[in-house]
Amino acid sequence: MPPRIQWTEWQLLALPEPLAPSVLAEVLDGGQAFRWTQTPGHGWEGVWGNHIARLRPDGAGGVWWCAPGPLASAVAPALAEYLAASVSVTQLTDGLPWRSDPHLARCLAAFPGLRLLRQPLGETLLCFLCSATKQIVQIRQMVGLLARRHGRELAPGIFRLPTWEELAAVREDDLRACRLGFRARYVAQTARLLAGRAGWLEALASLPYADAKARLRELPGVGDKIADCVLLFGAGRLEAFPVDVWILKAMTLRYGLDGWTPPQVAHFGRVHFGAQAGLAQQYLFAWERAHRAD
DNA sequence: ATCCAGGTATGCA
DNA sequence: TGCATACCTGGA
Repeated sequence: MPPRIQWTEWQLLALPEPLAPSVLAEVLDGGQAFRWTQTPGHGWEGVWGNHIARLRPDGAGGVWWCAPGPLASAVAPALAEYLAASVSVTQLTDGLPWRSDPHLARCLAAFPGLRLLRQPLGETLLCFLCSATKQIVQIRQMVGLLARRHGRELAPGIFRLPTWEELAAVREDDLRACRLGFRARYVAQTARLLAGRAGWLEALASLPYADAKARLRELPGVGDKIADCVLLFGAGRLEAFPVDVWILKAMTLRYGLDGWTPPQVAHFGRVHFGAQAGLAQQYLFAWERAHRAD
């Protein structure tokens, strides 16, 4: 048994709008991030960068947080940044075409307050390289192993993900041992490539969307979809519109785009939804996931 | 058992 | 360009 962690007192998180427990669950465990686990009695426990926090919804729209004592002073601002707490998602969604798009309006109403995370760029790339044809549960398993075996222990029993520099020193076989399968080669090659390009990844965050995406696609294992996910969840580029099987299904089913290819759907999405297309995508995605039976 | 899951790279017409 | 196929792994 690892020594007990001393957690700080629960504190109310300052968010622009209320967040129901189910919507918080969708934010933390709906496919944006893969390092949050539901802990009985304590809400959610998660790790990002060098930070650890617990989050607990109170059922009245409030979200409370706490952190391991020694980390708490750093977690406070980091958590606000991670959750984009200064951003009013109501204000953002108002810029979406819900007035003329009944399905979008329905999605917005179904997940009030659903927001996009601002995750560290490097680990977003790592997580989504692992995501190819995997379900969320499996992705969580893979990155959990990566953290435990190749990351660093931030608090007793809690590990952060390895940095790309650390990953460059890991053999492909050891990545495969973390259940990465064919993704292991992509991670290994990307690590090697990034090792020779200091600051390259961070620099692309400030490039125009199309340039940043083109850069990301130079990395082995990064195609259209993963590049868009990295830009959307790891670089705050809301114009990115990742098209996966769920969105493809949504656009076919709800927008009548039968037979459209993913690039065509992506273009449609960016034109139809505009500058906040990526936010719309998250609502559509949540809707389809909630209705996967039909 | 067989199939498929939040894709991408590669090989052929 | 356009389309099929391989690639790891584990859960349904």
